[in-house]
Amino acid sequence: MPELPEVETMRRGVLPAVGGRIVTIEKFRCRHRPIGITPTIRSIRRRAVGRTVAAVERIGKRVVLRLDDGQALVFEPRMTGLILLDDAPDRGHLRLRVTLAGARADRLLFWDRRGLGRVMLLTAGQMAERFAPHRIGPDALAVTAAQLAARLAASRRAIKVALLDQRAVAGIGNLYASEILHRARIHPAAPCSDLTGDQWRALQRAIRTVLRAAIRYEGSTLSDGTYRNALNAAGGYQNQHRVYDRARLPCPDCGTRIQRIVQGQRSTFFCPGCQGRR
DNA sequence: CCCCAGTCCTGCGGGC
DNA sequence: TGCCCGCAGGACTGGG
Repeated sequence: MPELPEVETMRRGVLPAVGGRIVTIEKFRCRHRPIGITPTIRSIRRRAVGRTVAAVERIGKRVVLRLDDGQALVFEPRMTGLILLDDAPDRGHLRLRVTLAGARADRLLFWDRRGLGRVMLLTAGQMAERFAPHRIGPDALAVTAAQLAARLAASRRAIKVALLDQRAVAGIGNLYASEILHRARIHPAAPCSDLTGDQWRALQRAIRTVLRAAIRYEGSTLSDGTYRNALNAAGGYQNQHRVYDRARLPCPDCGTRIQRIVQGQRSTFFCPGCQGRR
């Protein structure tokens, strides 16, 4: 479930190995039957080998290696993808190995148990199209209350569902949406069109506070243990969760039992005590 | 445009 | 005890 904090942790893990020095892509290797690697590995080699990494960025829930010619190598972990510098948890789910020359770590691995993740080499034009403003909203760490309201206040969708819409705001997924709404004291089923100016401001502050704290803890590693940082270490924010996956447990703030509901085929957790409808 | 359901994919945990 | 079903949800697509 990598969301913004986990993906930002991956980016920061890759940065010291790659950033600030001239790193040249030397080799790509992937499994015999590549899953989620586009275009073909052969075409990626032809276009990217010998290029230099100009920047390591994050776009929503993706890590992007910008190359010196405007191309970009985009890592999209989705559910179980990891970007690692040393060793992968196992060889069977290793999807791609990028060999680097001049880097502190000489290789960058993409590992993905379920294979829903993607690695893409995109041209500058493809990047501009895929990440055009109408397809991906402002980054969750930078979004303002006014931007949230402008993009969502006309919608009658439930606020929890809207927070997952990457066109509205980029980086929030199912886990942090519940945590954010709890901190903002907003009911997850409240229609966007019902939120007041104060609530949009509270929501913006909660987004920033929760995501920054989660980054500080290097993300959430759930009980399945999948998520790891670039050095294969678990995150620590799972111990700070106040509502996510805590159905029937007492709310840490008011003691009311946390409730689980389903919205848009996804679990939502909230505290009926703290998060009244208005 | 808005919104929902289905798809991809694997590991696991609950239930019988 | 062992097996099987269904759930986990990020990004995208197609249909109403």
